[in-house]
Amino acid sequence: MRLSTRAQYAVRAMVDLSLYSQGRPVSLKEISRREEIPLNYLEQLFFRLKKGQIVTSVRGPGGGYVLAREESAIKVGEIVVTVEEQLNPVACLDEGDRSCQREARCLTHTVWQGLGERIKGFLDSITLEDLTRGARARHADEGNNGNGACRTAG
Amino acid sequence: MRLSTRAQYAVRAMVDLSLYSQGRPVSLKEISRREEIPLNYLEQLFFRLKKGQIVTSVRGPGGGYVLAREESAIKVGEIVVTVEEQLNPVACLDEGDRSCQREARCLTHTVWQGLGERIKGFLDSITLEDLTRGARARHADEGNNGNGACRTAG
DNA sequence: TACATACTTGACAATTATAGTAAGGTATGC
DNA sequence: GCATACCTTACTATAATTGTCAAGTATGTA
Ligand code: FES
Ligand code: FES
Repeated sequence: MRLSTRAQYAVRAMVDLSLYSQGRPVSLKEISRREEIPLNYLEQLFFRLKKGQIVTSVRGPGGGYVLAREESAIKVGEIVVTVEEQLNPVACLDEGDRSCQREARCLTHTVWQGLGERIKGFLDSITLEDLTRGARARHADEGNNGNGACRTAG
Repeated sequence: MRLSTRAQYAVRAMVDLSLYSQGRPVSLKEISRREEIPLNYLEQLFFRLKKGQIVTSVRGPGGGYVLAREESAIKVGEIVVTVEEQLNPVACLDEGDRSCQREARCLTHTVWQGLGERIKGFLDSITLEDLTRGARARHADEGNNGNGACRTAG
């Protein structure tokens, strides 16, 4: 029952972007440095995030990425789904998968269904704003020394 | 965010055992046939389930496995944890793992922590009894034709 | 006692998914 | 026209998962 590190990286990178972008584009190089995530790997992530319309890119020198919407409109669940493709705990909940046509007789199906809903519901109840709020407050308190971000490995 | 099929098999097998055992031991061969799970694989699962004290074994001819406790005292979460070892969505929540010592500064940590609690909480809120109750009722209605069990692939 | 049943246990192969690397291309501002 | 930084595909190494094999041990029954 593990979330891929890809998804963890994506959320961390998005929080970082959200925290350090004040309207201006943030380069992946920066995020890579701060979050200690390989640049090439970040590129892959943001390729997906862009396709998922969570971020917008600005090419050329001085370019980078910007949130496609405001912080409060971007849910953690969205980010995870975008980079993971699937959030369902079991295969038979996947759309387009015909391996599970006997749901009516399956006693365990409802368990996984309920679990999937809980997971999605929880992750969708949290926005980037929720995550950056605390750091911003701290940041303001400490007089702009710019060290409130998450740089850990988890 | 996938549950291993091992865990899915384990839950299905336990539901099957719970449903067909009326105090008497149920052989893995039977379960294997009904649930279409490879016998050798079941053996591995039940090795773990026995270590986890969720089932008890009876050796020799006519032997098999019996629930170690009553249905209502066996939670789905327990079964999953027993065969999976870990239910945490991210590594930094694991005990004994020292890779995550900067939690205080990590903005995403609380998300995964909350998620883990939800998952565990939900799976622990469901017992084997909850899952077999419906099938038993149907079984009784249909006059003991013994076909109420889950035989699906999911 | 002999035998069949069925649990016990460890080792191992095949497959798949993940994490990470590499490399070359494209757009754009200065 | 050059440096920056995004864009995209391909590939590899590693790990986990799934499933198989095989050789045991215990025990009830004939
Ligand atoms: S049929 Fe979907 S879980 Fe069994
Ligand atoms: S430190 Fe645990 S999730 Fe970041």
